[in-house]
Amino acid sequence: MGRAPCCDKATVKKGPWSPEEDAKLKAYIDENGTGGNWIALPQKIGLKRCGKSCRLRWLNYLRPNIKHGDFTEEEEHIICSLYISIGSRWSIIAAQLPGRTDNDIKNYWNTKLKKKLLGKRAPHGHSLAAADVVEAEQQLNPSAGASYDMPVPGSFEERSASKLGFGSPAGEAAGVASTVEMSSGSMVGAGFGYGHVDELYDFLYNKQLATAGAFQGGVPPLPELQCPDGSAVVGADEKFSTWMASCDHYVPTTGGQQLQLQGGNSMNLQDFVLGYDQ
DNA sequence: AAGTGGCTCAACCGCAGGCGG
DNA sequence: ACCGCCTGCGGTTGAGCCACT
Repeated sequence: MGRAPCCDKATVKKGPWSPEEDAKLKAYIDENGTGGNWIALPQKIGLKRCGKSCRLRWLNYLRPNIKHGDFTEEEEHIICSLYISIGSRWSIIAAQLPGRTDNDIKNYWNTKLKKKLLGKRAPHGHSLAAADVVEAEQQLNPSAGASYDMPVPGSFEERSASKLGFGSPAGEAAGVASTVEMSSGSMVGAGFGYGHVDELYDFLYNKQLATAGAFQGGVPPLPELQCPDGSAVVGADEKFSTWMASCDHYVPTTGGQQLQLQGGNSMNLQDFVLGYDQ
């Protein structure tokens, strides 16, 4: 026998929320809180919605202090840094970006940042990316075509999970600990058996780091932000801020050390990784 | 102006883990 | 120890929008 459904699908409304539904939900929670029971909440308010749907609507849209719209460069930097370190732990990443929801970050990553990181958009003013993509493709998979503009199979996050030991419950706890010791530099390497495009990314990333001697050491290791049980360590916010500041030493946000690219062009590492033209 | 394809993002789905009985 | 309920999370979907032809 399968799992019992969380709600009666025949009577539950699905799809976009109406302003009236939003108002009902918001008014009730503002006054009474969630009561710790999302499943019972829709009946109390008289909404024909699944409890999970109410929770999602509240967390992603109605909750106070939610930020919508464009992400700042700083936010992009944080997302990229954390994704490289811990993979698709959107809730953890969202915890570092006040006002942003995991869903927002996930969407932003999937629709924009991933494309930037995977080199869909060549950095401005040099031909390195295209040439390297062909070279990487040939080196990693000689029988494959050289097209780089392809769907991402498997997942970068599976690769991260594999590297971090997240494949099993026991490995999960160990993985959280090992996460914090992993620098961007240590991300590159072989022998983990992850997907083709992920290897391609690593190859390109490694090549860029090698091109820029100043960045040879990568960014500093991310400090421990999580306990093995997944809760935040004491002072996690402060540790993270300190780490971000130390990253700026290696990855200047403005000016500072520049990557020397083929053809004499230069740009800083963050801009290269994020694909900024300027 | 109409058709088409790509992109965005809100919402859904299913799974895993926590917790209380 | 086991079971069932609930919550939280990450992956996926699809409607609507927009740019291009």
